[in-house]
Amino acid sequence: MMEQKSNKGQQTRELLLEAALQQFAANGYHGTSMRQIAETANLAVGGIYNHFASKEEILKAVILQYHPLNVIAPELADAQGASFESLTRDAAQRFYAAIKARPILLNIFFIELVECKGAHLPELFESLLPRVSLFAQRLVTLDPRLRPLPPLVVMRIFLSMLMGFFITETLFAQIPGLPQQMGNLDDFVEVLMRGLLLPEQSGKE
Amino acid sequence: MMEQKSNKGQQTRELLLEAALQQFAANGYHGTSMRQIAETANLAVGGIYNHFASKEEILKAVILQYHPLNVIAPELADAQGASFESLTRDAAQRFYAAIKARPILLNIFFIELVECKGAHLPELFESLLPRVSLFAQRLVTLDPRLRPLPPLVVMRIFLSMLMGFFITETLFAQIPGLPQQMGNLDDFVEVLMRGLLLPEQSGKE
DNA sequence: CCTACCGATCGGTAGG
DNA sequence: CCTACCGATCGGTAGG
Repeated sequence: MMEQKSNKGQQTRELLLEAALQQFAANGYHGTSMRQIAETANLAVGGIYNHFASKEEILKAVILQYHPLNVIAPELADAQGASFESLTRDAAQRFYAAIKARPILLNIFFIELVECKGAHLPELFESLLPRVSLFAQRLVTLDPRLRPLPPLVVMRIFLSMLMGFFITETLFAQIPGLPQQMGNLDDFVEVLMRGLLLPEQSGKE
Repeated sequence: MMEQKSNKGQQTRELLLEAALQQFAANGYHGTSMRQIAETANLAVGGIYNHFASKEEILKAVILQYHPLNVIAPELADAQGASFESLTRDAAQRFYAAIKARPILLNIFFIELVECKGAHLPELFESLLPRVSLFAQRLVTLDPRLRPLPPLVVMRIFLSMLMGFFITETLFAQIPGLPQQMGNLDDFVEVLMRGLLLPEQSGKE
């Protein structure tokens, strides 16, 4: 009980962040009003300003907390696997599970690029890069058959493939009458892994 | 001279679309005002409504015309190559050139997903799917070593890889102090092609 | 195609 | 943390 000193304020702040996340993801930053955020959080407009100085500050907090790269980074750090294939598969699975659990996070990614012009990326990457580099290093040293690419390039291709999977999935979800089977994550991961490995030297030349 | 009958109106309309494209890409849909669009096009607010019924109609026209998938589709149709590798490389190069020429088109993609919730995708895909399917068919029938995936799945992986390349490039462009060499398109295309081909059967089993 | 205007809503605040 | 309000700006239109 005594431990919950400033808990109430923190709780309301978290509630506001969740409300803002929902609204921003649904309507974009400029498409969301402070009234909408307040309403979603069951607060009056004025109440918001006890927790955030401005609408922009809310967006900043939402992005630093909910940007998908920030959500995925710890998953990569936790990924397990003794071989290149098993580590890649586990990382991809964790990636998949994290986004599936909150698909709207992808919209935060887009909003940051368009409406913020990437203004928070430097701050975001400051904490991200070390963790991601570590994973890249782990991945790259696991297999001598890997193409001779810098670890961060391998990482970039890994991220591109998975981001592409989710973006195209979002795309296809909104289109009726598409052919049923449009591929699944395993197809992507197989292509990715095979592509990152050098072709076997089957002849002597 | 006589041929230019209704040309003036069409020219102003095009001018407005270009102005709207610039502003939407820079600030998002809700972040752009009719005044800004008018100003960029050197028009008064009221003048816009001689060409478009509403702000939403402008956005719709911008998306149907400038959505990157719509810009890339003809490039894929024009791509040449007698082998799987050469066709893939040519298509990727055309893709690359088209986006490089107008990187802001990517923002239209994002705006459509977030602020329009993909509302224009069905109409967009109606004209896109046949052309893209044709390319996918062409690609898939060129090489028996290809993984046994449906042509549209191959297409999806191709698109994912290239979209991922550009999105990560946009990402990295905004971050100072990144390692210099972060990979180029050729790396992506090599990984993509090798990944799409089945591994060589080097043993007898 | 422009000027001048409409009601509505915006982000934010004073005062309690 | 809410009520009631601020000036500014929004999308859109009437009238010419």
